[in-house]
Amino acid sequence: MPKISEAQRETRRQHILAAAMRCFSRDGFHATTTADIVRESGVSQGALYLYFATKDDIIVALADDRRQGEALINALAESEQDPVEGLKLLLELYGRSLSDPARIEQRRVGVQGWAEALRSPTVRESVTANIAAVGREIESLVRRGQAAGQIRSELNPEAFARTLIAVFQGLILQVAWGEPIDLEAVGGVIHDMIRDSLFTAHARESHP
Amino acid sequence: MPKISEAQRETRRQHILAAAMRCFSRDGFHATTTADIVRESGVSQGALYLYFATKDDIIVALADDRRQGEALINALAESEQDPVEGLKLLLELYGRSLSDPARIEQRRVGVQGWAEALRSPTVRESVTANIAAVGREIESLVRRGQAAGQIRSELNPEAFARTLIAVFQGLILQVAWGEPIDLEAVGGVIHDMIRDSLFTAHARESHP
Amino acid sequence: MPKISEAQRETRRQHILAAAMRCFSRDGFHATTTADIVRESGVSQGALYLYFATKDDIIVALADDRRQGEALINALAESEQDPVEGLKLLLELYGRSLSDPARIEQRRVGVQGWAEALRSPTVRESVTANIAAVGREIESLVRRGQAAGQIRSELNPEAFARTLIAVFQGLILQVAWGEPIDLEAVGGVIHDMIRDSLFTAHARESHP
Amino acid sequence: MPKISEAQRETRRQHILAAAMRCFSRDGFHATTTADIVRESGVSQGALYLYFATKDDIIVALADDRRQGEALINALAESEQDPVEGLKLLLELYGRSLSDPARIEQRRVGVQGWAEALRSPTVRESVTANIAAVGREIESLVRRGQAAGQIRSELNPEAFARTLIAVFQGLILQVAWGEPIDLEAVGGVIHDMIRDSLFTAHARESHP
DNA sequence: TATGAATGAGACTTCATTCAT
DNA sequence: AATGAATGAAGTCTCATTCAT
Repeated sequence: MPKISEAQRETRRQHILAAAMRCFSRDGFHATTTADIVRESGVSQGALYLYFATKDDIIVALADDRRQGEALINALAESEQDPVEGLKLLLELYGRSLSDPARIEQRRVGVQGWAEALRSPTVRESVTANIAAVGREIESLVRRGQAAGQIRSELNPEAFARTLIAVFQGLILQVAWGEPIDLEAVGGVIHDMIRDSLFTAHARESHP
Repeated sequence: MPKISEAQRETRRQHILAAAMRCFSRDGFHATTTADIVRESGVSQGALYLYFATKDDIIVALADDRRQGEALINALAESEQDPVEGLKLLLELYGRSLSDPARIEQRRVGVQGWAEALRSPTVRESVTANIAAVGREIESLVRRGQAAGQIRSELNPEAFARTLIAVFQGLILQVAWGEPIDLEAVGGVIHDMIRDSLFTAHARESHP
Repeated sequence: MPKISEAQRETRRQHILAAAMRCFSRDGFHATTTADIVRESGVSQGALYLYFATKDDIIVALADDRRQGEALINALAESEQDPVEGLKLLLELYGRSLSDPARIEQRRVGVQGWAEALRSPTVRESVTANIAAVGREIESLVRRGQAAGQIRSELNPEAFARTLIAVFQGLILQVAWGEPIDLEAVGGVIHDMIRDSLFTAHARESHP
Repeated sequence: MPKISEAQRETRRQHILAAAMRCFSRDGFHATTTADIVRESGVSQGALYLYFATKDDIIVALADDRRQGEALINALAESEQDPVEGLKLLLELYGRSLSDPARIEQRRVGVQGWAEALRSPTVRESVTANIAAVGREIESLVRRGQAAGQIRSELNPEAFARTLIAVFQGLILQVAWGEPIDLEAVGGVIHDMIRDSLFTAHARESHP
């Protein structure tokens, strides 16, 4: 029988996760020790293991939380009636989050999760599931646009989605590194690229 | 004099680096132990430290070696007389390297280097110097194209370069994860996007 | 709360120190490994580092503990009303400790600390602070004796203190080596030397 | 058949010993690596082992060299016809060497040898043989003085010798530490002490 | 439930010594 | 004789996890 309420338990869990996020953002997953998290969160060494079975569990939990956060964005996009407007909104929201100072830690930890996903199947699943969801979202919007005749039919929705996601992944990386990016200008370039790609009908050249 | 020749020394160094690369690719930097590298390379524990002062040094050396590799590609692109052809070649070479099975390890280790660059100034410098070089290359080609009237003058060369790099970074990531990507189709999308972005003159909408 | 009590902690710390002392006495600081101390004390490898941050810390702690021990003797001497009696007591107590079989380890480790003090500023401070305290004690007694007219005024208190300390240092060394010393006889010589030095008024020859 | 002359060999050996001395003086025996000695002496790693079978051998060789140095002093003292003058000369020579800046290294290494002598029988033999020789020298002078009626017969020659040696050992230690000693004043105190001890006839009190 | 002291495997690195050249 | 690259055992310290209280 649990001696603390489910709500209390969840609050404390989130508290630990937030502390872990700060640590991971600062030092990376591997250079962060459980002692660091304990110090940062104020819980006891033992308590940590009442909420997470292992250190890796914390990593996975953070990846899962991120998924929930982005699911929100997707939901927003989906809610739009007009698929082209939906895509625009998606772009705008992601673009905004790129420059959001409140998400510095999230971006840094995200990049670390990418590396971690190469090794840990659990992390990989969590991370790629997230991205796959965004991808499906974009594909779906493109398909709806194509069905409505708004988007040119030659466009490969899946490839388009992957490309769009790739751009944002690259930008997240560069922003996380603190590179001096003119996000406004980059946003313009992307905007143009996408609009042309979506709407301009032109003879495709063969490409290698 | 029994002193080893410079060539022999370099050969052995590369041998160790190759072994380290295999280990890092498989397990990541932190989960790879010096014992792993010793086992994989066949040298002795002590010999490792005749060639690298520290485990981190090996990481940096790998990043530096990668830089040299990519410098080669850039040189190729620069050699083209026509800047637009140069850009195309650059795209093609990078695109090809994306699907090159011989570079699986390089991509995986590259992603890990991205995460590492968030923490280690040394690694960061090595990694971003590499990318900055590619960026300058692209910018230069764009500027030459603009000067020659081949590329529309409204395009922000720097933002364009960043965006292009971002796409490739994202794709490297996805490929490294083993995502099922239709690189052919993605290449087509990118090709179109870029061509339009470079050449299509159109009224820019304001964007947020 | 399962936190260990301060007393328990101190007990355990002393237990480790005692074990370390036995090891250091036997093998010296550098030839003693942390594994040796672990074996001798029975605590775990990790526990060692719950009580001491580093192996060097153990050395310093031992030096500090010794200081406290000798401070006791000094206090005793100081408590004497008659400074000459105080000096006698000091001599007697130190002399007795020289032949105390229970202090074999202390003497051996002490000598090793002397060597260590040449290199480590921390150890040097700890060791010389100890000796400086004894020196001040002796000087003070001499000065009080001179003020009271008991000790001849030509005697340089500081030089006398240094000399007296030097004798004991040399004897500690010889005893530590297990040299066959007739401490009784040596005590007699010192006793005579000191008494004469303190009381005999005679024309000082010039000396080189 | 040796390919270098015996003289060359000895020269090189001494060269290595001098380098080792500088290293040991600076860092102590254990913190000095053979690589340090190689660097300081300029010989090759392998060459070191052509002259000394092991690192400990170098330590012992240094201790032995010291013995020869001090044997010189003793010979000097022995040469004196008058034993009292001999003792005075001995004191003077030792006192002078105490403040000789050229012997800083010797003193520091000497102290380290004391500690080493606690562990290594070989080093102990070398070090104590040296001191025993000095002791015998002093005893012999005292005995000759007693036989000639110059020195009071109650004096225990052996205990006197040990005490005198102890004083110098302690002073060597203090000087090696860089303590601010007024050697002139200390010399005065010792001079007085010894003279009184040697010549003053007085009723011995019982001492504890 | 909660604590935090304890554990011990294992990581990185050093270094005295050897040996092929 | 001489070189210096190579060896590998061993050292110090860390840290994820457990467990008595």
